[in-house]
Amino acid sequence: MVEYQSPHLDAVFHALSDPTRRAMLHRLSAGKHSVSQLAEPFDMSLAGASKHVKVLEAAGLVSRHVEGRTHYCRLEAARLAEAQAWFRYYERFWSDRLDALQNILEAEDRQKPPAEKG
Amino acid sequence: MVEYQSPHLDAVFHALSDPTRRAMLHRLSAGKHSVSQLAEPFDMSLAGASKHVKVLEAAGLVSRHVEGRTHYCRLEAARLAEAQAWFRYYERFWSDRLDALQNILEAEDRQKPPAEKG
DNA sequence: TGATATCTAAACCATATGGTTGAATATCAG
DNA sequence: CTGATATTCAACCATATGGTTTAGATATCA
Repeated sequence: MVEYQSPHLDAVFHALSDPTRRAMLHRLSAGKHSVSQLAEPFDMSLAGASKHVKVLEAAGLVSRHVEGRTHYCRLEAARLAEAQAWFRYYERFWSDRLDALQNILEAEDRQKPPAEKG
Repeated sequence: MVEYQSPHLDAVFHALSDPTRRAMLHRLSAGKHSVSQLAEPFDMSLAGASKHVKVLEAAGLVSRHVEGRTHYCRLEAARLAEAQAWFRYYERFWSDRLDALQNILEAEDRQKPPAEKG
C-alpha cells in the first residue's frame, strides 16, 4: 500500500533502536561471541540479554550456531547493509563527504549495468 | 556505560522502525507538507497520524512551523545523517559498492585534517 | 457571530517491549 | 549418576506503542 514497506526494515530498525542491542552488534563486529559473553557487560539477567539476542536474530542481524551447550552468535552484515541502503535515497539532503560518494556512485552506475534498485 | 550510546540513535531508529513514519519521511523528502497532507495516504484517524508526526519530531527527524491553523513539517536531514553515520563503522562487513566508497573516503581522510570521529 | 478547517489533548484499549524470577533442557566433567 | 555450565522457556510485571474516539483550542471564512 504505502511503499517503502520492506518487512525487514521494521524489524531491523526496531532492533537497532535499543542501545544494549547496538552494543551487542558492536561486540559481534570483533568476531563470534557466545550469548553469555554478549550478556556479560550488562547489568541484566542472562535471560534478559538472551531476549535481546533473539530480537537481533529475528531481525536477521545475527545468526547463531550451537556448539555443544554454547550458542555462538555471528554478525549478519547483509541486513545491516540493507538498512543502510534505505538511507541512500536521503543522502542528497545533507552535504558532507557523503555527497561526494553519492556522486561517485552515480557516475559509476552510469557506466555499469543496473544493480537492482535505486 | 555501554558506549555507542547516542541518545539520539534510540529515538531515531525507533522512529524509523514504523512503515507509516518512513512513508511520511519519504513524502517530506519532496518538500514541506501539512499534518493532514501527511496523514492523507493512510487509513488512520488524523489524531493517529498526528502522533506519528510527533514521534518523528521528537526524534528530530522532522521540524514543524505553524502557519495559521496549518502545521507544516519539514524533513530534518541532519538526524538522518547522524543515523547513517552509525552504519559507517559496519560498512567493512559487506562488500558491494560501499566498499569502494569506504576506501575512497579513507584515502580522502588521509589527506585532509581529521574530521571529528571515526 | 457562527460555522468550518486544522490540529492537539485526553482518555481509553489491546498488544508489544524490556525487564524479572524460577524452572526446564542440554551438555560437559567427574 | 551427579553436579556444574550454558541457555532457553514460561509466567509475570510495569511501561510503551499504535491505534481509537471524543473533546477542546485556534484560525479562517462568511
